[in-house]
Amino acid sequence: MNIVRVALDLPLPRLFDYLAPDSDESDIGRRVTVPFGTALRTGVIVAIATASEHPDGKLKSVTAILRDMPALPAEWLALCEFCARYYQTPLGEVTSFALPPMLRRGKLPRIRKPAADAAVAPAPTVDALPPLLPAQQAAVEAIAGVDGFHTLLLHGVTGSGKTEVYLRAIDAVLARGGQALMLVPEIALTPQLEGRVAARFPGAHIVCANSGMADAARARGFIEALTGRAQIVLGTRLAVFMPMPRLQLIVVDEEHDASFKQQEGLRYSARDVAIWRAHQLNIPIVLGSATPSLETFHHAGSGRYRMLELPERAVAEAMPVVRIVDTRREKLQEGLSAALLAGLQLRLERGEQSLVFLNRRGYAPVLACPPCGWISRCQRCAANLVLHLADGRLRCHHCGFETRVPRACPDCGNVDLLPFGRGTQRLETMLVERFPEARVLRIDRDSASTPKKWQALLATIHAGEADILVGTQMLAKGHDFPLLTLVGAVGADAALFAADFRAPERLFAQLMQVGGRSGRAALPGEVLIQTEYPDHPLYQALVEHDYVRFARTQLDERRIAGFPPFSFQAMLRAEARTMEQALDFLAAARSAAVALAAGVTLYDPVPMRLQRLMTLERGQLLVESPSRPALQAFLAAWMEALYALKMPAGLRWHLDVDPLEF
DNA sequence: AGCACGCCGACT
DNA sequence: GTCGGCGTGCTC
Repeated sequence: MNIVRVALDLPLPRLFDYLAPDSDESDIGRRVTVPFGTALRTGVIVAIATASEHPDGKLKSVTAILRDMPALPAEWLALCEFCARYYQTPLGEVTSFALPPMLRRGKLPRIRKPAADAAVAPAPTVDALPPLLPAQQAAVEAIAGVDGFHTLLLHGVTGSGKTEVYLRAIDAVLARGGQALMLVPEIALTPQLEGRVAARFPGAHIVCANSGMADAARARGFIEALTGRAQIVLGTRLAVFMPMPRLQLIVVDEEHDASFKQQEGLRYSARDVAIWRAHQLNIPIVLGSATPSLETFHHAGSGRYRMLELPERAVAEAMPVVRIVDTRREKLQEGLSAALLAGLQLRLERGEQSLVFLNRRGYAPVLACPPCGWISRCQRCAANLVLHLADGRLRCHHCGFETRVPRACPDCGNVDLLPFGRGTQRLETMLVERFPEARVLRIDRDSASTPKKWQALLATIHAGEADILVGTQMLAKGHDFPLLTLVGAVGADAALFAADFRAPERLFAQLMQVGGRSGRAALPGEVLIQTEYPDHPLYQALVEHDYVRFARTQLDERRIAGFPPFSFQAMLRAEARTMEQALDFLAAARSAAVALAAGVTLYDPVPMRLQRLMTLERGQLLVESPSRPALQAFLAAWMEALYALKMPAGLRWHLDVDPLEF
């Protein structure tokens, strides 16, 4: 009797067997509807068997094998199996996540009538393309010369021409009849990139994949990738799961970007999964960045990855001049130094644009009543409510709770409540007063809350209808502002001494990226960084545009501290009604781990940095090993023990492998 | 995760 | 006497 083994979307680390008399090997990789408990569910057939471990006679029969689209290929299943193993997640949860929601539910999109593919416009010939700089040429040749699996790090600053290198490499793949996959950090960047790729490959079939797409479009793209009709797939992290039978090249742009790591559900790193996939398929993968993650840089240094350098800006512009503004001795005006104010004034006079970068939205991080000590706190989280004066509200940036700004202190009735600290709204207000003739534009998640508003803001900037921009990191990525010649970074120091050991790495990348916005056309750019630590090596390295020196000192520190990439980590997190419950569970989990933890360090359970979120108390337990296989073996055994552990009601836990957040 | 079964409080 | 609270146990 034929039996199918089915991966179902359940938090249970096992497969479910069903009778399926009319099934055969060709059904592996097909979706299937099965009776489960009282309901019907859709899963994926991952194997065919003739016998089951499950007590015979207790097997139910499959309701229907969905043969309405090609089966998912073995490589795709192997990719999901790898993720299930590596991230300690049940296979059914992985396959379910990797499928577009519509296919997951057992449905199919309406298939568009086949486009007139026959009338394909030819791609531009090589001599019609922009000429390559020697370094770009060398990079293109290096990628073309790779035989089989190799990870290449394309290291080059903003404007050094990384995208052109990707496009040439993709061109070569298309010429061989292959498929190429390109991952980018953010949804906001895909339309822009899609435009450029489509213009470059007018006849090519390009498919996008990101979570913002309509259900049917995403499912359609998935099927087009699966059938091989799509030649190029462009997308955010989830695109790494697109089935592509003729995949020959993977590109991960801005590989250092934290958004490649999913922070909920299946906590995968799309960059790492992409590397595994390239290895599986024996094809090259190109990681691009101006500020590679230290993990990647380390591997490039050890020779495991090949480093390709793009040293100068391709468009023959000088790099922006970076200056450090020492604010220790100075009386700042609403947080801005005399040097920055003078710089803004100068750009105004010249009719150029400036950007003040502050990575904190709202008017002020907290509202307080000095006489009685009341401060605006979230009821549900261990966090302050941020003052948003523009719409008269107090908001929790963690859970979304909001309320009107009180007229008087809720505790003592005092009407003189004071905002403490500074956000983008407050800077905007100050700049409007200080430069009444200037058109000040604030760009943050509040002012650019929808794609439409964001596009409108971008259009205003490009039309030269703004003089001073005030913005968060939203502005740092991907966009060219030809009139922008000054970037001032305010409040950067906060990240310098943060508890998270990756904070300096992120700060460096962020400042490098936002600094790269200035001076991209004929106008030279200037970057002013306000700090109370002008001698900090991080800032010194920025002045010299010396990522490599910064990365080396960081790596030295990591080596001494035994942090990644010199160790491998996993974080067990728990949330419960009380912190005691959460920490008790983690302590029990730790006890269960002791006997299994050969070559693995178990730390003590501690409250998370944001202790309470949405009324749930949260704790975490870090485990670490110098050996990835040792850590993996431990995690597998540990999870088995944890599934057997009895859980108090209301307690939830998850494991985060290679965590980025601490 | 659902969803059923199961044994104890305040309503017609 | 019933509706319903959510504790625990199972799902091929």
